[in-house]
Amino acid sequence: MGSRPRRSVYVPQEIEPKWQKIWDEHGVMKASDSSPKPKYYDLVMYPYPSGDLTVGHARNYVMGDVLARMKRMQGFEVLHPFGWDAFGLPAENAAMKRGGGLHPRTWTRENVAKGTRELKMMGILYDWDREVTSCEPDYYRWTQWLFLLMLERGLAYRAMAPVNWCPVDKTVLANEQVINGRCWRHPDVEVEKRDLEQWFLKITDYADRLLDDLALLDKWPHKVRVMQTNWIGRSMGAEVDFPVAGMAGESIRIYTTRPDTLFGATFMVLAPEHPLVERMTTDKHRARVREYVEKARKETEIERMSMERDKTGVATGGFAINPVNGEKIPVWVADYVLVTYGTGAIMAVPAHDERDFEFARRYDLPIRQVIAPPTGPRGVLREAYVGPGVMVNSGEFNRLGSAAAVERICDWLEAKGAGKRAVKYRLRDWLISRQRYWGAPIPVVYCPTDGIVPVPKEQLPVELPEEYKPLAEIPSFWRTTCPKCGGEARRETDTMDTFIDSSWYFLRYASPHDDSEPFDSELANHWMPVDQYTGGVEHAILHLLYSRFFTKVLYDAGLISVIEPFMRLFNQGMVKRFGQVMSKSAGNGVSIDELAGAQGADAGRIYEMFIGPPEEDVEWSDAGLNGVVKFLQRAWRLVLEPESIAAESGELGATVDGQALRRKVAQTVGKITEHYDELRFNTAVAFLMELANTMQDYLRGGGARDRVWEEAVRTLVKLLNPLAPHACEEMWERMGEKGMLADAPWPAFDAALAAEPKVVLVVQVAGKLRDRLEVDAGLSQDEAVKAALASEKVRAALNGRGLSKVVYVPDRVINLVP
RNA sequence: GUCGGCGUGGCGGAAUGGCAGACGCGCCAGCCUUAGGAGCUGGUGCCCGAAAGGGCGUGGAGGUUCAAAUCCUCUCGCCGACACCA
Repeated sequence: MGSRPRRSVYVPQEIEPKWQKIWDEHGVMKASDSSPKPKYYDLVMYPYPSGDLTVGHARNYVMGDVLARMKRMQGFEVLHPFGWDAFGLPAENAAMKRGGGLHPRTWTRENVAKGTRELKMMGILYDWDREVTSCEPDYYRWTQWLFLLMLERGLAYRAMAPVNWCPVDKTVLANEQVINGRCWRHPDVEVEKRDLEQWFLKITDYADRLLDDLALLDKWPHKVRVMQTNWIGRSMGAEVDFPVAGMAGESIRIYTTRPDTLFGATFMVLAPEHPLVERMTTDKHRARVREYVEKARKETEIERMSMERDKTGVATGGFAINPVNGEKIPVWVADYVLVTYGTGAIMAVPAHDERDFEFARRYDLPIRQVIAPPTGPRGVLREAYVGPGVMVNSGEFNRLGSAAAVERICDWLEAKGAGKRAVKYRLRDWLISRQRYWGAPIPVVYCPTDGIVPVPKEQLPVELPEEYKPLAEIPSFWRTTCPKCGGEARRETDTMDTFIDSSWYFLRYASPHDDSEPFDSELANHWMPVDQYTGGVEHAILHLLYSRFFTKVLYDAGLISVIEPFMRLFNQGMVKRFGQVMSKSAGNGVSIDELAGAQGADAGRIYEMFIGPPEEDVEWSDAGLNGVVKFLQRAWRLVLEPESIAAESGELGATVDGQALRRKVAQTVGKITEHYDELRFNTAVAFLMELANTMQDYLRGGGARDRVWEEAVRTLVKLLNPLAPHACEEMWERMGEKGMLADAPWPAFDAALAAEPKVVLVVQVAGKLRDRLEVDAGLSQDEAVKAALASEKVRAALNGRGLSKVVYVPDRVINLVP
C-alpha cells in the first residue's frame, strides 16, 4: 500500500444537513391514508417540551426511527408521528422557574421549535404534518369534547374529595407538588386537607375490563402488566353485616377477603371517618373518640400513610353481633382502616391478619385461632397465621379446608341474608380537576337555575384567557351566561389533568386536522392499534392505564373498533453520564449540536443503539462513541474505496471465499431483520460489525471485487441504513445507485443461501467437551457417531468403554455417554 | 414488608437448555508513519506449564438433566414499583 489511493473522506458535517434537507423536501416519512400497502403504526410517547433534549433523551426516538425506516423499506405504509405533551404542571413550573417569567405558552412554543430542530438534526424522520401539541386550542378543543362525551355517558361526575390545599397560595395542589407534607413553593407551610368538590372520571366502571384485557397484551413487558394488575388490585371476598347491639335495624357492613375466618373475629374497627362512629360511641367514650377522630382528620395523608408507626385506636364502647355465632364483640375506631376502601369498616381477626394481630396485642384484645396450619405447632400464636389450613373453633364448619370453607360460609351468609360475595378494587376513580392555569378548561358552567350545564359542543373550545393567572381570578373568563336559560352563570375555573390530553393523542394522529370531531373514526380504525409503542417505564401505570380506559370508552361509544390501543409496548432504559441521568439541568448532558458537530449524528445513533441492551439504563462514554466512529469509517472505506466502485463483473459465488461471503451476507440479512424487529439493536450493530469485518478479511485475502462483492456492499449499506441513514444515503448515491436509499427495498432473507454446508460438531463424552469436528451439515446420528469415534481424543476419553446413550443435536453437539 | 427485575472477563455486554465471553472498549506486542488520541496484524477469562496440554470458571450453596449462565429450591447483594387495600 505504498502509494495510497485518494480516499473519499467521511465528513458527517457535510452530508448530514444535506440529507436532512432532501428527506424533508421529499416528505419521506409522510404517511398516506389511502396507501394499498399494509400499515405499520410506530409510536413513541410524546414528550413534554422541556427544552432539555439531549442525546440521552434522543435514544428512544432513534429506536422508533430505526424501526420506522426498516418497516418502510420492507414495504409498510408507516405512520411515525410526533407531538408535544405541552399542558400541565411541568410546563407551568418550568415557565416560572426557568423561563424568567415567560407565559407558559411562549415558553412551550419556543421549546417545541428547539426540540423539532434537534430531532431533525438526529436524522429522525416523522410525519410532521401530523404533529399535535396538546396546549393548542385546535387540540384541546377535542380534549374538552371528549370530557363532554364522558359526561354524557355518565362517566364524569362531581364529588367531594379530600385534597391538598396550600393556605398561602389558596389553591389545591397536585400530589406531585406536596413534598413531605409541605407546599413545594413554601417549604415552611404545611399542606392542609380540605374537602372540595372535584371532577372525577369513573375509571372504576372499567376495572374488570382493564384487568381482564391485560391478557390480550402478551407483547407488553411482564413487569408493566404486573404493575397494572396490582394497581387495579381486584380482590374477591364477601360483605357481611354485623348488627349493632342495642340499635335495632342498624348494622355495620364490613368487607373481607377471608370469610373463612369469620369465627375468629374478636373485635371490629371503623375508619375514623365512618358515618357510624358518632352513633356507636357511648357517652363514657365520647370525649376520647372525638379527640381521636379529630386528630386523625388533621393528619395529612403523608403522616397517616407513613409506615412503621404503631397502630393506634380507641374503643367506642359499642358492640356488634357476629352473625355466624351471635357473639357480641367490641367496636373500635382506628386509622389503620381506610374509609376509602371496601366499606370503611372491618371485622378484626387477629389470629389470621398481621395488622389486626398487632392491634390486638397493643390493646390486649382476644386472639382466637380458627385456621389450623397444616403442619407445625398449634396453640399460642406468636404471629398471625395467614396461610390456608383446617377450620377449627368454627362451629359447623370445623374440619373443612379453609378454601372450601370460604365457599360454604359465603353460601351460608347469602342464604341467611347476612352477607354476600363481593369484589373490590384498589383502583379509585380518577380525580381530574386541577386548580391550575395551564390545562384544558373543564367545559361546564354552573347556573343558579339549571345547575351543572355542559358547554355545547359547537361552542368549543373554551379557550384559556391570555392573562396568565389562576382562572378563578379572571372574571372575564368565568362570567358567562347559561347555555340553557341564558341567565347569569359561572364557568368552571378548574382545568383538566394533563393525563387526559395524553389519553387520546395517538388517535388524533390519524386525522390531525379534522375540525369537526376529535378523530375520523374510519382513519383511526385504519391506523389503530399502535403496532409498536415505545416510551419510559415511568408511565407504566398512569398514562398507559388511562389510555386503555379512554380507548374502551370510545369503543363503547362506537367511535373506534379496537379495545386496546397499544399492541406491543417497549420501555427503553435511560442514558446516564457520570452515574446520573443525562440532562442539561444536571450539567451532564451531551447536546445534539455538540454530537453532530463532532462525531456526527449517525455515529451517535449507532452508539446509542450499541451502548447496551435497549431496555437497560446505560452509561454514556466518549471512548465507546469513538469505537463506533471507527466502524462507520471502516464501512465508508469498504463501500467507497475507488476499487470497489470499479467492480468487475463475474460469476456469482465463483470462488470459495466468494461463497463464504455470500453466505455471511445472507445470514446477516436474517439476523438484522429479526433483531431490528425485536428492538434488539445492540446485537444488530454487532452483526453489522461482523459483516464489515468479514468483508475486510475477504479483501485482504485477495477476494475479487466482483458481483458477490458488489452485492455484499449494497446489502451492508441497506442493513446499516436505519441506524446511520445520512452516511448510507450518501454512500448509496456515490455508488451510483438510482433513487433514494430510504425507498429501496429491504433485502430478502434467503435461508438456502444462508445455510452452512460445513459445521463444527462439538463432541462430548459424558457431558465433557473432548473434540470439535468439522463435518458436513445435516449428518444423521449414525454418521455423527461414526465421525466422533474416528477422533483420537474421543477414543481416549472413552477409554474402551461402550456407549450406553447417545444424545445428538444435529449440527451442534453429540454427547456420547459410556 | 410485599411484588417484580438483575448479578457473566479490567469495562459495556453476547449466548434463554447444547462450543461461555460474540461485538465493542481498554490493555499488550508488532508493523506502518516525520508524527499519532490515525491505520494495519496478532494476542488478551483465571490458574499450572517452556510448550504440548491440563484444570477451574457466569454472586454463593444444593438440585433436575446426557448436557445448566439459562430450569427448580434456598441464600447473599444491588435496583425498581407498591406500600396498613382488610
